[in-house]
Parts: sequence; C-alpha cells; structure tokens
Amino acid sequence: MAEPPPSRPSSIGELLQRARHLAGRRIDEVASRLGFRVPPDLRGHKGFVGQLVELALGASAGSDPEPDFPDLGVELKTLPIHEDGRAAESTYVCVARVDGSESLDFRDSHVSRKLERVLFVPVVLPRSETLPLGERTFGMPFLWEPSAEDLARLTHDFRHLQMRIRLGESEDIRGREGEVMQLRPKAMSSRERTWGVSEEGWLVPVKPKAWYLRASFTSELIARVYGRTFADRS
DNA sequence: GTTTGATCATGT
DNA sequence: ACATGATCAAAC
Repeated sequence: MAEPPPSRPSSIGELLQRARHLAGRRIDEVASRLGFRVPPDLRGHKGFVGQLVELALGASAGSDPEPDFPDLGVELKTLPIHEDGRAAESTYVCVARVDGSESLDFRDSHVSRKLERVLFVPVVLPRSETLPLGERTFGMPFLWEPSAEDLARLTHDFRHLQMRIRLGESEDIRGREGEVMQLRPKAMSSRERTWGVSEEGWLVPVKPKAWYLRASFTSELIARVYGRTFADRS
C-alpha cells in the first residue's frame, strides 16, 4: 500500500513535474500512497496538508530556517483557495525579529530569502463545511518568483513595518498595515512574549509576530497565472 | 464575506 | 525558546 516517499528532486523541472502530478488528486489519495491516515479535519492538525505535500514532493522535512528545497532555492507553500480561485487565507512567511537586530534592507532579510522562489500548491476548500479533509483536492501548482513590481511592493511594506519595529512600536502594529505583506501575532497564546525593542530602546518582553502574505496578494498571483475567469465576473 | 488577532501541533 | 507547518474564530 504505502510507497516510500520520493527522494529530493534534482531540478526545479523535476520538482514542478511532481507537483503538477498532484493537481486534481484528493488529499486522502496522496496520503494513503505514503501510508498516512488523514485526520477528519484540520482542528488540531493545522499543518497536516503542508507536511503531506512536503513528503509527497521529496522535501527535507525539518524545522530549519531554510527553504524546503535548499539546493533549488525553492520554498513550498500550500495555498487554501475557494472554488472561485481566490486565496482563503494569508500565507505565513517567517517569524519576525522584533529585537531590532535585523536590517532595514529588504534584500538582507529572512523574508526576502523565503520569497525568492515559492512553489504554491493550491488546495481547494469545499463549499460544504462537512466535506471530510481527505476529500479536498489539490489545484494546479505554480512557481512564483517576485517580479520587479512585486519586489517594490514587498520592499515598501517591509521597510515600513521594519521601521516601526526599530522604533519600538511592534506592539502597536496592526494587521491592517502593509499592502501585500503584513505583521501579525504568531504564538500559542496572546500571553506569550519574546524580546523586543521598546520605544526607549530597551529590550523588553513583547508579543511574538510573524510576516504573512495577504490573501489579496496571493489571489493576485493566482489570477496572474491562471487568469481572472473565476475571480472577476463583474 | 473578508480580515485581524489568536491559536494548534510538532521538531530541534 | 524558537523554528517549522498553517488555520481558527472573533471582529469588522
């Protein structure tokens, strides 16, 4: 029943080929081939689909601050989408350093490294909430490398938010700031704290944050690749 | 319906 | 503690 998970792909072409093979297949179909049982829903298993896809494509499953495919410089992201082709959720990028130790230069940032090349694997959300997780299907994966305009927008948001962090204002940053990228909480509870800069420049306990791509932005990326046939029918 | 803030599980 | 994988659920 269970097949051994594939080894790491040796080229981006090979990776893409494997990824495209997922399109149209059900989660339980992919899982059973690898010998995994699928939980009935994602409550308590939020990372299940992401880790399943990592295995299915031969990623080195680790929690290192590295791209999923270090040799290829490719970061893998599942992307929950509605049937109209729009992203249903924001996309986690990486934790934010709020202690002031990160450069203001976007090109030097962890965020930038993560976003150099991203393989998005869409997962179509059911119109019915009762559809078991295993019956959800994969969409057609696509590779994204930020265009010059993408980079300009990302850089703008990064500089704005990173400046706020430097000024000791990370606690005041709301999720609404940033056009394509935002800074939001990232913790097991709102009581968690990490070290961050205060307005006076001291290191003080602050709420942990992470960088996310807005759903509106990833929806744009989908539309760019697959057209607006579903998203724009006005 | 969409977005923001909060949260769940797991590995090192 | 902090990184990975994200979605949940309250608020708008």
